[in-house]
Order: sequence, then C-alpha cells, then structure tokens
Amino acid sequence: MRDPQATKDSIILASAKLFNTQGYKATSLSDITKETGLTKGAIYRHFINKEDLEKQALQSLSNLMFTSLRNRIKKANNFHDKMEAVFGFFENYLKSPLIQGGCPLLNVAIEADDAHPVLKEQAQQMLSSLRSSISTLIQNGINNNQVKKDTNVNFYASVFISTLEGGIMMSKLEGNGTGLRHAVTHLRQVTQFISLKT
Amino acid sequence: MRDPQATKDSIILASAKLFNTQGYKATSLSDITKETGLTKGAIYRHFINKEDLEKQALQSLSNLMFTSLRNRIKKANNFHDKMEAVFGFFENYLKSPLIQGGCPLLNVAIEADDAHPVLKEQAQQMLSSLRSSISTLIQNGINNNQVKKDTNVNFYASVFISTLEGGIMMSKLEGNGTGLRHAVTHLRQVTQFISLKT
DNA sequence: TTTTAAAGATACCAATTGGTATCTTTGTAC
DNA sequence: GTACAAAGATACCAATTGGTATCTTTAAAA
Repeated sequence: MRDPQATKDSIILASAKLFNTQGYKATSLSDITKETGLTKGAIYRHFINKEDLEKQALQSLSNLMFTSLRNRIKKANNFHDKMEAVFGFFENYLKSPLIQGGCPLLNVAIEADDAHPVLKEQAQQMLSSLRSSISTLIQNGINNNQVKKDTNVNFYASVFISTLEGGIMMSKLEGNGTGLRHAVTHLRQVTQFISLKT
Repeated sequence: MRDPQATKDSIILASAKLFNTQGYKATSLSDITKETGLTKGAIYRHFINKEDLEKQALQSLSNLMFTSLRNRIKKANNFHDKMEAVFGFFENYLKSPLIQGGCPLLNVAIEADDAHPVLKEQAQQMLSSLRSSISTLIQNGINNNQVKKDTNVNFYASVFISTLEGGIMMSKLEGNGTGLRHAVTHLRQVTQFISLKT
C-alpha cells in the first residue's frame, strides 16, 4: 500500500494547487498537511525544506503548463490553428483549468520578482519557454508562407504574451471572461494582420 | 514635535512600499516597525489591525496611482497625446516609480484574487477606475473627431489595460524594459489604427 | 505650573511558523 | 517468520506571527 513516489507526487500536486491559489509564502506547512492528509514528518522525508517543495511544485506546474500547451499546438497544423490553440490554452485557465488559481507563470512572477530569487529564476525560465514556443510558432508560419516575411518574431511573441497574461489578470479579478475574451479577440485581429492572405 | 497625522501617513507610506514589493500577507508587523522606526504600540494606535492597515495602504497606493495618471492625461490635449500620457505613466513604473514594486493594481490583483476578499474588492475598484479613465479618454476622442466613430470603447480600454499590465509583469520579471516597450509600441499602432486621419 | 488626554514605548500573550529528533509502522529480502 | 531499512506519525523546539495591556512621554489647555 505504500508507494513513496506516489506520495511525493501527491504532495507536489496538492502543494502546487495551494501555492498557485494562496501564494507560496502565504501557504504554510500545516495547510499542506491538511490538504494531503499527511504529517509534517512525512513531508520532510521527501523534501529538505519548504523552499525545496516550492521549487519542485513550481517545476511541476511548469511541466503541466508546457506539456499541455505544446500538445495543443502540435495538434494544429497551420499558423492560424496553432494560434487558436494558444488562445484556447489561456482560455482554459478560466473554464476548466489544469490547476486552480490562474496562470502559474503570472502568479509566481508577481510574487517572486522583488523577494524570492529562486522562484524568480524559475519564473524567468518559464517566460523564456513561453516566448520561445510562440516565437517558433510565428517563425514556422513565416517559413511556411503563412506569415508575412518581415514580421518581427520576438516583438509579436512579446505582445501576445503580455496581452494574454494581462487578460488573465483582469478576468480572474473581475470573475468573468470578458477581459481575456477581449484580449483574445484583439490578438485574433493581430494574427490576421501578420498573416499572409491565402 | 508630535504630529499624529504625519506619523499615520508615514506608517501608511512605509507599509504601502513594503506591501507593494513583498506582498501584503508576506509583510509582517515587525517589517513595518523596522521600516518606520516606530513600535507596534504606536502602529496599533492608528490602525485597528493589520487588515485595516493593508486597506488604507492600498487605498493610498490607489490614490497615488490615479492622481498621477489623471494629471498626466489632463496635461495632454488631444487623443494621441493623452494615450502617450498613459503609456508614459506605465513606463514610469520601471524608470522612476512613485512606489517600488511595480503596479499596485497588478500586484494586489494577483495576491488577492483567490484569498483576500477585502483587498480583492479594492482591486476591482481600481481596475474599474483605470478602465473608466481610458474609456472616457477614447470616448472623448470619438466626440472630438479624433477617433473612429465605430470604435468599441470598452473593448479597446480592456485591450490597452491587459497589454500594459502584462508588459509590466514581463519587464519586472526580466529586469529590463523590453516587454513593456514592445507592449507600448504595439499599442501605439493600435492607437493609430483607431485614430481618424487628420 | 499643573493637569490631562492622547501618542508612543515596553512587555507581554496565545497561536502559528518552519524545522527536527524520535518513535512506530510498513513492505521486502532473506 | 525474522531482520531491516525506509516511510510516515508523534512530539517536540525556538522563533515569529498578530494582537493587547499597561506604562511613560509629550504637548497643549487650564
């Protein structure tokens, strides 16, 4: 009945959920013991300290996020549909999220940027990954004659990310999908604008 | 030598700075005593509890933010320049901020959305104020024949906000102005797009 | 100059924090 | 079936948390 790897995974999953909703610093060990049904002794057998757990939980959130995003992108087979996959991925944060609490990147970026250097570095890597995913998506669009050749790849990747993340913030705060929906509607027009007519 | 209102203001200012950089929950009373040089006894004479201080500090941040924004907008006297005033206001969060720690709205929105209902409501009011400021700015542009008549005011206000806030997040995380600069460059194009040629 | 009420400092409180030492339980190899 | 090492539970620890009761200081009114 005992499966140490499974319990470790369950600790990571439960704490990731708590960290993503309540925040990292604001989530206590006792919150995690309540959520997992385990004791502190069990938790500290798998993680050297709380920061270690925070790191691994965030890494898990990052993996969850990017495997889902890449899967969605992979399924589509042209620039337009791949962009729709990205939009759908972000809209999913509100509808039926992989994890509660909104976008893990946005959450950790805001909490860690002035305080927590370890999480901040992880957040920077997540942002790099996201930018790289969208950049290659646009670049492939150029290579396949679906996107205008003079399109500034990094510039538009940056614009897509900032607009989507800001939209997530607005929608979570207001408790409705309007902010993100407007963001996506706008980015559809941007996508159209940089697309080559077929 | 004793000026209770001045000490209250100094407590609000100091704790606002701490809240905006470290977070509300993550900032302890002892952090605030260190920053102010006052004791807990002095602080609790002016505020009934920590939440009361959090509320008033956030209100102060909100006032600071919106008086500065409205002043900038007021100084400009056409749609294009007023939009530039908004952009300049957000760029100021990185260059020489009124308050350390980035945008108070973004920070409190992320921290409060799933946990702290009091701060969340204040954050919602701040977002409403910001949306209203930008909406009237666009609406005035329409009324003065500087913006296309069929422009969806609320839609574009939403797009401006989400892109700017997302840009702030990226720039703060990456420690450079690129994310926000790209956001502003893009929004300049959007501004151009909804503007009437003169 | 004395009185007085407010402002601020000191000293405490119970509860909670992250963390550890030690105990018991479990599954497995022999 | 027994031994043994790993997994998890229990019981503790000092430090810190938000908060309060009480003391001292200040400034101004009388």
